[in-house]
Amino acid sequence: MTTVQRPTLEAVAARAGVSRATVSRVVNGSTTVAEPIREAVTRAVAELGYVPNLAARSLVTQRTDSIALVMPEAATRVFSDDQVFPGIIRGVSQELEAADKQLVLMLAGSPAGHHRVERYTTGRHVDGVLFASLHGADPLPGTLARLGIPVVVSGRPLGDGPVPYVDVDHVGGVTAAVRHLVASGRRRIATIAGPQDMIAGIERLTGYRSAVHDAGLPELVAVGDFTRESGSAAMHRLLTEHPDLDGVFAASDLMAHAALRTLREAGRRVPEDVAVIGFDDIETAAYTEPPLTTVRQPIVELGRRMTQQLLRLAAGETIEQSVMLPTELIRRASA
Amino acid sequence: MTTVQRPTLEAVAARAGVSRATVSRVVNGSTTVAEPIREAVTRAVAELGYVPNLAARSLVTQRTDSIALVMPEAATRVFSDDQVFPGIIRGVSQELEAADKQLVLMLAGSPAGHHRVERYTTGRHVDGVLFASLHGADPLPGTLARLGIPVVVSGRPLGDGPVPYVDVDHVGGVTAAVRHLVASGRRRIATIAGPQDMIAGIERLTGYRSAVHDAGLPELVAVGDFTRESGSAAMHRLLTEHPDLDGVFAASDLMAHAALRTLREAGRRVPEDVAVIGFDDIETAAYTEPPLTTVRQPIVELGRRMTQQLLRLAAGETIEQSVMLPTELIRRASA
DNA sequence: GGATGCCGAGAGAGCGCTCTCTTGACAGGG
DNA sequence: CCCTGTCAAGAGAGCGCTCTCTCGGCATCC
Repeated sequence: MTTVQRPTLEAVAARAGVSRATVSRVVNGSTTVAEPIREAVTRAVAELGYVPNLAARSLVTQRTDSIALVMPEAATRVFSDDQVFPGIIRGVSQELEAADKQLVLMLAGSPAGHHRVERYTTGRHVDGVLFASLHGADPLPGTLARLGIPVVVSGRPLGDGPVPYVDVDHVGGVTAAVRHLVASGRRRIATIAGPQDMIAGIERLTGYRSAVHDAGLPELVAVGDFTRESGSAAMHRLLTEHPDLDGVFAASDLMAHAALRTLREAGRRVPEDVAVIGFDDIETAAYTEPPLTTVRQPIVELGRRMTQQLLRLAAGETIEQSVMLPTELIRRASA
Repeated sequence: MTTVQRPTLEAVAARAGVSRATVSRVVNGSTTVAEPIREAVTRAVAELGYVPNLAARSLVTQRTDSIALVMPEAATRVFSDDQVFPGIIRGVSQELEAADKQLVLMLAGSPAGHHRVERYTTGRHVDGVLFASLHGADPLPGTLARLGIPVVVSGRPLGDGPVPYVDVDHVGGVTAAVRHLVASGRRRIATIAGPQDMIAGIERLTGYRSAVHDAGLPELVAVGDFTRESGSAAMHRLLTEHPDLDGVFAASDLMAHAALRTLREAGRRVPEDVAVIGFDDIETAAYTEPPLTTVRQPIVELGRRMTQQLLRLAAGETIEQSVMLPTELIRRASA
């Protein structure tokens, strides 16, 4: 491998006829450099193709200019076609690009993976850590916060400490969905809930419960895990237990999609016999049969806001403990 | 921010009563350390919660133990629900985890983003660079290769230099698809092609052309860009220009999905009137109406193999210039 | 018994950068 | 005319680590 020798500050300094310190000043945009000297340095930098060595810089500044985005690698979620994680990645990436920082992506699936994440983040190899959709009560965000390492999580954390978070208005979205069903005359409204170890699953079920309660309707609940498979199974169960149901709110579009098929296979027409509403508004939702009415959540915006909060934290500013993003009911043909 | 003082090698050495060098040896797994000393050091490391400072290590080793994964941020691709990019990320991540290296994700959408990637990668801030699905003839991979920086791209590069790549057998997959259509008696087989500035789009069209040619059938072509929207438009065009078509091969499942709907809206039954085959085998393919027959490509494996190749390259080994992964026809109801 | 070899552990240089401190040049005031 | 203040640029000390080189101790061999 032809590893070309990279020019150092020293080399640039020699070429420009100044000291290392001056080159550093120019490179880092200090204002106390006379114009002719700045120009000479700039020219030398360009001629030599100088690029600062980030390791050396980090060593002295104690900053790394990179942040970690930690995602649970539950294959079914991250890599099924629900677009939550790609959306978050995009939002995060956009904000980081604007701040000229790097994104270190860590998938923490296995216990070993989680340990790796813990080691890496507590080792201060990044300037801050973003967590996407925690399962259960992960103590790591709290630990990091206590160590003084900037952390922001998506979704109100189930764990102990006060960790700043950004979340979408699950309850508001679900309420709008259930009200829409009620308004169209549905009286036996079931829900296919999400996993109850994730805040999104919990809140969407809570929202459903209070909404049907407010309407004086019964609770018909089957729990899934956001995936299509679990959605099919849950829909089957609901049909068996409550054959007279006339409305379904599914806590994810994937589950709603599966429910659509299960209903069709069971001979129910959507929306005539049973109205269906999902949650997420993934791209597929507009292409299901019939097109899916669903609650849209601003996923890219979620990633952006998380990142903004983190960067503020890393800059030493104090930030609000929580940020809530609005959701919106998108009406299509299924309800 | 309470920035706790991290223990250094020096501190561990003092506590264990040995020299810095010995601690370094233990931490890096050298064998030339006597057992009692090794134990003492290990204990001191644990007690102090010592974690090596990677910046300092990088500074002297000239390695960063991280690699960059560059993706074009064409929103429609990366973040629609085709699962190509998430799949690649997962494969890459798995291999890197095994090698204990970090993943730096860079989305290179805008020209500014591309410049940032160029600067970052040529600046040797990572030990190697992976490119996912290049558009057009990007000169960057070739440049990096020439600089002696390990590079592996997905899909045969359209550009100049000889850059190692990993790709799937597009032509084989398409050939199987077309043959399947022919075998079921279809004689007017159209294709909705992918973008012709991407190797996947080009090869799938080439495969279609030679396959229909071999069967003595005419070419009926409309070009899309892999998205559902383009798929609808292309299907409309095909129906207008060739109302007698009885088979469609779409170069992506997303386009096939849209074609399914367009055909239905046009009153054509699938597969009775028109058989449809897609490419990718995304999760949604099993849930379309009717379920989509498609060509599966091993996306996670693609990510893994790219990474394996890159790590070999970075380790100074010589690797084969190209690796080809098999595709497989998945028969469902649409053809 | 003394010279030789080997192996384990310490000393110390330096990776490339930032940043404080010092120096030097010049202007202005007493 | 000298002293002080101001500001730009240089000198130099590390940041925390790895790695070569050296040294010391012990076993081996003649």
